[in-house]
This record gives sequence, C-alpha cells and structure tokens, in this order.
Amino acid sequence: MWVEHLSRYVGETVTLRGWVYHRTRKGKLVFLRFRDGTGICQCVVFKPNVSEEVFERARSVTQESSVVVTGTVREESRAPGGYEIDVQDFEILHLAVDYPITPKEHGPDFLLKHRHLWIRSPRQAAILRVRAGVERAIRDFLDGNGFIEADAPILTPSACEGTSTLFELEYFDLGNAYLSQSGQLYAEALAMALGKVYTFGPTFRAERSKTRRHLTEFWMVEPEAAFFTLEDIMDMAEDMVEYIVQYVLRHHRRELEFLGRNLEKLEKVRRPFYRMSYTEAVEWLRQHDVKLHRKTPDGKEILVDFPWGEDFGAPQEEALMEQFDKPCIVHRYPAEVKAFYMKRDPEDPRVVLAMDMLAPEKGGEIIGGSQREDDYEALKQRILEHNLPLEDFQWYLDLRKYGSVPHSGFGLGIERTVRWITGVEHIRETIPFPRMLYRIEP
RNA sequence: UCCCCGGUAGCUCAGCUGGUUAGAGCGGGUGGCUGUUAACCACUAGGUCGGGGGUUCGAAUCCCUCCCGGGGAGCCA
Repeated sequence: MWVEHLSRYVGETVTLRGWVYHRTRKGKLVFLRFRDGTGICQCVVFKPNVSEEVFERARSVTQESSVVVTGTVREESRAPGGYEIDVQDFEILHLAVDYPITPKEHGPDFLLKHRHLWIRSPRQAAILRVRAGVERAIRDFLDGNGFIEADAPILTPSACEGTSTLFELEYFDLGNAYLSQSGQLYAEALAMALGKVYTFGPTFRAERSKTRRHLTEFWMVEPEAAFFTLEDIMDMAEDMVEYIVQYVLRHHRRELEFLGRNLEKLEKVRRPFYRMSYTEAVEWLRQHDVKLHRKTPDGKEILVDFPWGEDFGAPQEEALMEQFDKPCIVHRYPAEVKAFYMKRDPEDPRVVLAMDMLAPEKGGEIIGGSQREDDYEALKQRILEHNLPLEDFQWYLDLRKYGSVPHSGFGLGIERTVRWITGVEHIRETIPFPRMLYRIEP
C-alpha cells in the first residue's frame, strides 16, 4: 500500500509504511505529514479515538522516524493533497534523533554535506523523478528508432579530446589509465559493427570549473550512426530533444508543477528548432554589439568586436539565446576550436561539420556533435597536428582502413538537460550524488 | 589558475566606523490548545564569533596569513 494509490481506498482502512516528514501538535490533535517515497499524505491522530499509548507515540515521534500507520482514508479539503488518514494505530519502527534538515532554509554547503538525507525532501525527490523520466525518454526514443545500446569502457588508455582534463589512475603493471571523458571513439567502432548505436553512462572531466553548469562526473548519452551526415544528426538531435521534453511533460507534469516550472514554455519545444551557422552567429553578435573580453599582453582588459575564429563562451551563448523560445543549433564551427576527429566542411575548409544545441531560458549547451573524419590520411594528419600519440589511436585509425563510411554522432548531457527542463538553477541538484571541484562526499 | 563574495548557537542570519555579561528567528526540551499547512503562546537549554599570528589598555569588529565554502571567467555536456 503506497501513498500514490490512496485515492482508490477512500472509506477503507489501510496500513502505510514510511517516514514522518513533519509534525504539528495541537492539544488533543496531532498532524503528521507522512511520506513513503511515492507521495506525502497527512495523518490525523485525535486523542479520544486512540489508546493512551498510541497518542503518546504520535505526540512524541520525531522528524524522519520510520513508522507504520493504520487508519481510515477520507477525502478532506483541508489536507494537503486532498486526502488524509484518520489514524487508529501508530507504531514507531525506528525513532530518529536530531534529524539535521528542518523544513526551514539551509545553505548549499550544509545541504550538500547532508546530500544522503537531502534527497528525502520533496523538491529533490521531484527532480530525481524527472531525471529518471529524461533517461527513460532517451532510451525509449533511441530503442524505438533502431539504435542499439552498446556500452563503452570507463577505464581507457588515452585521451579523447586532449589530455588536460583527464582523471589519471594506475592500472596494474600497464602504466596509467584514465577515466573516460566520452564514449565516442568506442561508439564509432560499435557503429561500424551494429549500424546505429548509443552509449549511455558516466563520464569524467578533471576541469577546474566552478559554475552551476559543471560537474566532474556527469552522465552522457552518445548516439552514433553509420552513413549519417551532419544534416541527419542535426535532424535527429531535434527529434530526440522534442521527444524528451514532451515525454516529461506527459509523464511528470506533477513534478514540474511542484518545481514551479513554466509549462507553457516547454510546450513550445516542438520542431523545427532554430538553426544558424557559426558564421551567422558571429555576425549576429557583432550586429548586437556583444563584445568579447580580451587581455592585452600587458594584462589590461579590453572589449573587442567578436572575432571570427574564437569559440563562444557562456556570455555569448546566453546573449544569442535570449531571442529564442526553443533550442537553437549552431553548426559549422572553426576547425581550430574543435576536436581532431571532426570532418572538414568540403565547401569551406576553415570550418568543421560540427554542431552544438543550445537550450533557451539560460539552459546553455546541452548537445555537442559532429560528422566524423572518415578519411584515413586526413585523420592521421589531425592526430599529429593535435600532438596526440599516434600509437594510441591506431585502432581508431583502423576504422578508416577497413570499410570506412561517413558517420556522425552527438553527446547529450543528462544533467544539463534535466537542469533546463526542471528549471533548477544549479546542476548539483540534478544528479543524486554530485561530484564537483571541491566536493566528493558523501 | 584568475577575479568577486562569505565563514558568529544544530540551521538561517543580525551585530563589524574597536568599549561592560554576544542577539533574533527556526530547530531541541517542558507546559498549553480539536484543524495545523514552515501553526501559535509561555518558559528553557545551547557559543573557543573558521584556525594561527599581529596592532591595542581593550578585538566578533582593524591588519597579515592559512583553511573552508559560494558565485563567475577560462574549458566544456
């Protein structure tokens, strides 16, 4: 018997097992806010209706004690949720002593130190339910479109996107290994075996970033498909994000409402999304006088017109997105600012066939993807240009040696997507146990 | 790595232009109340004012330094 099914049992006597979320005492009445993970319901203990011992137990029970409640379900407009339990019997399984998180305000440091308890609060539980919904929607969409889930390794021998952001560890007698920062290279090999694949798992970046958009451990889904071009992968990314948002609206409306999310804005997330090339985006930034902070060699800060060739930072992306009410894909970035494996645009060798999807409402970058370089010599050249150890990439070059085909893929960050859809400000609330620059516990 | 902000009761904060025994609300405890929604009322316990050093007759308050946290930049999903 769970709280979520309570409305089916009006007039009946039920037994609920769970925790005391809140208690109010009022003379001969005790109100208990009871939660069991599926929902919250109010239990009323009225002294004349129960034994002396039961009333005393209810009166003295503490927040987050585990309890068994037996009583009659009734509709009651004064109760939060519309239903309440008229208690006949009340048993304490375990009395919680000095539960630290009260219904009042707390600071982020305190809450994060108690993350193992913080997740019991209704707001955190709602966010984690939406997260589960986002993950379910992703698998639903990809499985339904013929993509095979194929997991990439987490322990890897080399870098994927450069060596500055890797967590390093010792791997027996074989030297250093690293925690994966992307499953993409393996996804490419899997796509050559299975056609359309996706990897889904945790990834790790040893970036020293301290913002509300960064975690050192985050989850990413990375679809990769043989014979897909940049255009194909952009269409698919739009399809998938539309599906995720509409799925969550359908299945987690209650949680989104509880979180205070503006649902009308999410309803608008329908294809087609906006699209512009990097070059068009630069023109827009210049026309709208969005400048770039630059440091001169003598350390002075100056403002300059946004130069073609520079990568966008968060301030530029935010300025660009203010005009849009749904996501926008920016494509064809300068080759210099992007990863070595991205294919050059045959129509403009200065740019690569890459794309980022930016979410509106300060959602930021949620997707990064590209068409991959499929020519053996060109790829080898890029690896050398980026000063990467060729021997580590021999297997990856093999993919261009034995039946190379055009292929594309992208990575979608789960936490950033959950952050955007729920509207929570900080990414630390979108994963059960966040890993950040200065925080690894609990 | 760099820039900005902060650290006072279990929690959230006030006090900080130096001056007696350091305050409030919440939470805890005790008592009161049959409808509370973060209840209310009364009483009560609770503090090396982040650590170290310095200035001073006197430091929570000023200075130095270290530690911890928050926000942002860069980098990225």
